[in-house]
Amino acid sequence: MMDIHQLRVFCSVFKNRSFSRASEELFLSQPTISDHIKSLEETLGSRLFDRLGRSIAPTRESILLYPRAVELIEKLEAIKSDIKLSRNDPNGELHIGASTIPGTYFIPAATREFKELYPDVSFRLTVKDSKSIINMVAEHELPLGIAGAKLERKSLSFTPLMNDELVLAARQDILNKPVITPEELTGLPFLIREEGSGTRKTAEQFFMEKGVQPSKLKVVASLGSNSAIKEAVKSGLGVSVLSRACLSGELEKGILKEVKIKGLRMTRNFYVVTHKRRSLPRVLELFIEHLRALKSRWL
Amino acid sequence: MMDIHQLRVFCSVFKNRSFSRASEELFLSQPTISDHIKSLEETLGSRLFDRLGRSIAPTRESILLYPRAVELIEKLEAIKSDIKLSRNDPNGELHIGASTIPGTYFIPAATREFKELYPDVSFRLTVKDSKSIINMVAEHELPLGIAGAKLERKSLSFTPLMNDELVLAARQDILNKPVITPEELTGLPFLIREEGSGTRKTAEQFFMEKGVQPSKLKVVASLGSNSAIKEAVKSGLGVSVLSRACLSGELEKGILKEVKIKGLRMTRNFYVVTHKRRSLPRVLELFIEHLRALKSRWL
DNA sequence: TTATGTATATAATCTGTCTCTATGCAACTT
DNA sequence: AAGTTGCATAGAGACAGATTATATACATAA
Repeated sequence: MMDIHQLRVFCSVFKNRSFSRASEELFLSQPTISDHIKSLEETLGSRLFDRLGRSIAPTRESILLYPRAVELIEKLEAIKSDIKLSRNDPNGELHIGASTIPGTYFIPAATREFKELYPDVSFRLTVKDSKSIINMVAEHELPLGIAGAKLERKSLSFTPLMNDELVLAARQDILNKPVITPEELTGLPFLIREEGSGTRKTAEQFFMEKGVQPSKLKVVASLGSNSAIKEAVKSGLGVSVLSRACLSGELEKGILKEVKIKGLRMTRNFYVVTHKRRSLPRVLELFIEHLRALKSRWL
Repeated sequence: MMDIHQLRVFCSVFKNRSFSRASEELFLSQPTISDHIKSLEETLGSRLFDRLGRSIAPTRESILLYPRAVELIEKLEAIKSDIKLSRNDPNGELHIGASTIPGTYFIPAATREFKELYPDVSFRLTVKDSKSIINMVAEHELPLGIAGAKLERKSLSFTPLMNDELVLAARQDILNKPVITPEELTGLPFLIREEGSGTRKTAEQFFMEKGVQPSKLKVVASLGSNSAIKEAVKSGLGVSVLSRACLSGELEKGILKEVKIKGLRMTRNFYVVTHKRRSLPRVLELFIEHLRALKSRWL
C-alpha cells in the first residue's frame, strides 16, 4: 500500500538528496527511511533513487513523482485546515423551525442580526404550531426548533430559552385602570383568538385557575391571528390577552396599556428543541447563543 | 495522523450511509470501520456522522470532507498509474555520449529511427573521444556512452555493441588489386589521421603486428578528420585505412574499392558503457535494444 | 410491554508494520 | 591502508490495525 507517510519520506529524501539527511529532518532513523523508500519502490514497480555509494540520484520516475507527491500532501493539509476552519467560519443554510409567537416576533429579528454577524449564513424559517415543530425535529426534518411546549420524548432535549408573558392589553379610553381583579374580567368586551390557538388555550387555563370560566367572558369577536386581535384592540373594539412580545411597540408608544390582573401572572416557556443524539453544527450553537443574548433585550 | 486508508473508509461510510455496509464493501469488520471513523473525527476535531441508533446522518463537516476525500484518493491512484505507465511510455530527453566513429556514423541515424518509434523522446548527443565519454559516464554526466575502448573501472560496465572494421580504401585507378601483402603497404601513398586519433592508433598497432613499421609508410598527408581523409582518397591523393561504416556509401557506389591485406583483419569493439550501480531508465534500455537491432543492418 | 432484529460501540486479543539499535558493506578521502 | 560517510540488512520492541465476542441503543412486531 502506498500511503501519505511514505510520500512524505520520499519528498524529504528527494529534496535533501540523501537518506540520512531526510532521517534527520523527519526525526526518524536512517534505516526507517531506507525501508519506506524500498516499499514505495516495490509498490510502484520502479526504482526511485539510484544508490551510487556516497550519493544518490533521483530517477526519471522520481522526478515525475515528486511534484505530484508534494501536491497530494499539501492537499491533505488543506483539507484538514478547511474542516477545522469551517467550525469557526459559519456558512450555509440554517433551517430553523419555530412556533407562531417566536416565529413571528422573535426569530425574524434574531436571524437578521445574526446574518449581520455572519454574512455567509442564510436562513429558512418554518413557522408552525409547537406540536408540528417538535415532530419535525424528532423526524430529523429540522435540526433546531423553538417551541412553546414540552412534549416529552426521550430522543429530544428541551432547554428553556425564554419566558413569554401574556398580558391584558387595552386602549386607555376603554379601560383606564392599572390593575383589575379577576372578577372584573367578565365585565370587559373581549377579543379572543380562534379555537385551537395556544395563546387562547394558555390564557383560558390561567383564567380558570382564578375561577373565571371562559364562557363567562363577554366575547365581542373571535379572530384568527395575533395581529388581527391587536389591530382590533387598537381600534377600540375591546380588550384582549396577548403575548407581551407582540405588544411591545404599542406599549412603548402608549397606544395600548397593560392592565394587570390581581394575583395573576400568565407566563409560559419557550424551549429550544433539539435531538439528543444529534450534534449541532457549530453555526447552530452560535445561533442559540445569539438567541440567549437577545433574550435579555426582550424581557 | 490522517491517512489515505481512513479517507477510503470514510468515503465508503458516506456513500453507503452505514458503517456495516461500508465494512462489507471494504471487506473489513464493522468495529474496524467504527475505529477509523472515530480516529478521523478525533484528528479533525469534528463529528463526521451523527449516530441516530438505527441510521447515521452525515454532518456539515462530513459533507465538506467527502468530495475532497474522493478527489485525494483519485489523485493518489492517478499518480500510481502515471508512474507505472511512464515506464512503457518513453519520453523526455535522452543524453547520449559517443566517441567519434559511432557518434558520427551510427548514432545519428539510430536516434532518428528511434524518434520515429517514440516521438516523445528527444536526444542530446555528445561526441567526444572514447576516454572522455567513459569519464563522463563515470562522473554521472552521462547515463549512457558508446565508446571504442574498455578503460576498466570497477564502477562501470562495458558490453560489446558491435565490431568496427578498419579497411584499406583506394580509388581503383590508384590501386587496382583486390588483395595486397602487408609488405606492399609501404609502397603506397598513404593518407593518415592526426596523431592521437583512435583510428590511426588502431591501424598502426595492427600494422606493427604484421611487421610493418608505421614510419616506413609513404605518408603523403596527415588530416584531422575521417571525412577529410575520405575526400582526399576520393580525389586520388592516396590510400588510407578507414572505418568501414565511414566508407559504406563509397564502397557501394564503387567510387572507392576495399583492398584486403593478406592475413590482416583490423577490427575493434565498440562498447555500451553504463554505470554498474545506476539503473537505466526504461527508454534507454529500449534505445540500446534498438542499437542492437540496427547492428545487423550495419555489419 | 416484551421480544426481536438491526446498527454501532466497547473490550480483549492477535498480527503485522513501523521504528529502533547494531552492524555490514561500498565508495570516497586522507 | 585507514578513516569517514552513507545506504542496506538483521533482529527486537512498540504501536496501530484488524478480528471475534459482547454490549448498548433504537425500531418494529407480537
